Amino acid sequence: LPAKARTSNAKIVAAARELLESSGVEAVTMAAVADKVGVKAPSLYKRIRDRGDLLRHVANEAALELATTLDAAVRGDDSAQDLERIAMAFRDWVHRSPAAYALLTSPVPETWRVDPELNVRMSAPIVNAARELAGPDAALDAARTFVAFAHGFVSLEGAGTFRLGGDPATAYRRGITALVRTMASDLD
Amino acid sequence: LPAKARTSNAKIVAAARELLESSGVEAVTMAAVADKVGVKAPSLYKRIRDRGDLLRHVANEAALELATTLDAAVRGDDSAQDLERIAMAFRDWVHRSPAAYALLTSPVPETWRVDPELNVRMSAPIVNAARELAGPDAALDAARTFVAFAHGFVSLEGAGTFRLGGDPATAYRRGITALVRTMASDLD
DNA sequence: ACCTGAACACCGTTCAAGT
DNA sequence: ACCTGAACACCGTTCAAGT
Repeated sequence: LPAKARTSNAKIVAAARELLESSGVEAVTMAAVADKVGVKAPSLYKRIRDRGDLLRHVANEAALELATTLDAAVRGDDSAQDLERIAMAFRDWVHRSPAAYALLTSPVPETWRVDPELNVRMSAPIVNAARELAGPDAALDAARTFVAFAHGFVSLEGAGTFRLGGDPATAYRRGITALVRTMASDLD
Repeated sequence: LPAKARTSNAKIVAAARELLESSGVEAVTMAAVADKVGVKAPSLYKRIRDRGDLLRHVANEAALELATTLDAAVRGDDSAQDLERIAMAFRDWVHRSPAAYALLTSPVPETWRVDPELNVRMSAPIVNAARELAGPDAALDAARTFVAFAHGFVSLEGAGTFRLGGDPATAYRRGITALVRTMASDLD
């Protein structure tokens, strides 16, 4: 009568994320996830509240990964270059996990939103570098502008709205460079 | 045996858009839309292919409206000020139709995508002003940067990811001003 | 303790039958 | 010509019954 667990929270979330990235959100179905972990759909409800909760877990996992990636991009020697490195690492990560990023940034009912602490961890390296570069007073606005541009660029890129021609990679780099230059001059 | 039409394509799209804005995408249900126009769900299929097609029509309508709004914001006297006016008109429109804007910019299967011509009309006023301000060579990159920032800002704002404190309106205006200044200096 | 089949509600879509 | 009820497939979710 013991009945050992045949799956785990981690496996379920991993399965959901694979489905998300390979076939889109609408493919992360309770039945499909259950199947991937070798169980039937109703069993999932022993570990998660509902489908929204499952997607929130996936978003949280992705957010943690992204935060770690951005952190790893800073060297601490030159804040301007750190910001450019963060920007590139950011775009690379989004290219690797486009569906997860879309999920992470899609407007979602309050209950399913990603852990606020993770939002802080994601923006921390940017805010830190911005503070060094633009001073404490301008740091917040500068970081916000940086994030807005980077997010806007990659999400338009991902939505395929960017068919104006030209190379997106250099357009991105140029935009970031211009922004960083502006942030630095705010200090004067 | 004539059987006059009890509804119309325009009424159906309008009903869908109202539902979208008042209750979110998941509330624009075939049954709910049909009910709003005084008909049963199966009748909708006489006019639209499927739900995706209906949402595409809504997105097209919204895109046309947004394009018109941006057009109305340009005065033609000063390209830098025109860009700032466009930016403000853009944010105001998004605040008025947040769900339609999210729909408009959400990554969607090829078949449901908004009319490419409307994408051109939406970006035209921006590209024109950018050309005047930054010169023909830099215009495209400048417009792209402008759009990326504006889109990124309003969508982060809409997703509630911007809880860093401070006033979003002035942060937005500052960011736009800085961008426009950079665009102008590209000319040198 | 964990799992499952059966059942229910809800939604998109089709189609034969009505006028 | 346009409309509808009935039916089907699909999906999320619950729950009683199995081990």
